[in-house]
Amino acid sequence: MDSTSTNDSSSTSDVAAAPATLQPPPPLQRMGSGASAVIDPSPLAEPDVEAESSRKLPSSRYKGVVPQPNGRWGAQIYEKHQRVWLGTFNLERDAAGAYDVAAHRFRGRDAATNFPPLFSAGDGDEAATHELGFILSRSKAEVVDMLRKHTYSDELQQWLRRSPAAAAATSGADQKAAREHLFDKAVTPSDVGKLNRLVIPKQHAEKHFPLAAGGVPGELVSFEDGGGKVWRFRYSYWSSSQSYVLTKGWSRFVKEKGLKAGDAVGFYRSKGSDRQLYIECRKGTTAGCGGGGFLPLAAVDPVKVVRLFGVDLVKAAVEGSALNDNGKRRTEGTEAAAPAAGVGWLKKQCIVALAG
DNA sequence: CCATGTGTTGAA
DNA sequence: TCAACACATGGG
Repeated sequence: MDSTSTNDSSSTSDVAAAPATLQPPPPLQRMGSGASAVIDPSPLAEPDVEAESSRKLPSSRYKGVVPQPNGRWGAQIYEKHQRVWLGTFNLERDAAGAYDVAAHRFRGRDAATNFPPLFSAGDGDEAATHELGFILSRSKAEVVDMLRKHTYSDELQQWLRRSPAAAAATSGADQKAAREHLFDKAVTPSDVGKLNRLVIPKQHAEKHFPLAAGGVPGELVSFEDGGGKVWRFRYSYWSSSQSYVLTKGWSRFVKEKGLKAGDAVGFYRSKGSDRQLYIECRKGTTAGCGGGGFLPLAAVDPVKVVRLFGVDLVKAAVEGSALNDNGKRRTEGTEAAAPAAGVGWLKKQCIVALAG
């Protein structure tokens, strides 16, 4: 695949974007702009210093995207004075999309991105908010790994399939009525220590978590976190200390969430008939919880269309699943002419380069 | 050999 | 923070 020859086949994962209707892609500039530019000289005009294999690499118009010597594109994001490499991509916009994903994971929903408003896609596009939920449900390292391996869109789809509730949970502030807040507790050093237990203030325990009347030794209680993950804790009463505690399973939660003394855990319960319990943690001031911050929960609703920065992933997945076994992975935005734009742009660049 | 991704620097 | 640029280097 010498630089340009890569027509269709390749197609790495894409995080493409082609919000043809909504957000017009960043304006191209290159030679089109000024028009006044003397470009397009006759054949014998001065030779364009940048032949195809020239030195000067074309800089990307996308944030976080850098050209690679081989004509491909790299994506990177900076954090704490250090670069985090997000991988290389055939298509410039794939790299741009990768950056966007990382930006959301590293800097939150308000991060400046290349393509979409993603989150704010209120009504029509809940898929975008679902995607944000997915991103936040993974650690930075996991997100980076998925991007580098070009498995992001696959993982996203899988996640959306098994966690529709979680996905819906990220819908936004419109349905917080779906659950009621029970109480919060600032965890103590011992709550996050090696004791593997969380003491639940008696007052709240007796009000919201009455132990089974029968006096079952220790019942297992399920809680769902902001990422849609279900946690089962053993809930019991320790007569020795006359306290209610969550034991088995608790240390795992502490570890995964990176919970530290002083952080708070909040408990909620669905207002619906399911009375599902929820748990989420909140950091004092530092980064968010390992499993994503707190997310308002909403009613479960089926995921019909899954779009990733403008590309219909579900459809793409179905159409591309056939060739998902060999080396190549991911699919291209088959259907619409979404990819056309990007590819066309790429070709144009090559043509321009060769023309000189 | 070559694509990748790091070292590094200057600009913003 | 960010990207341009050089190039070490490790996988094939």
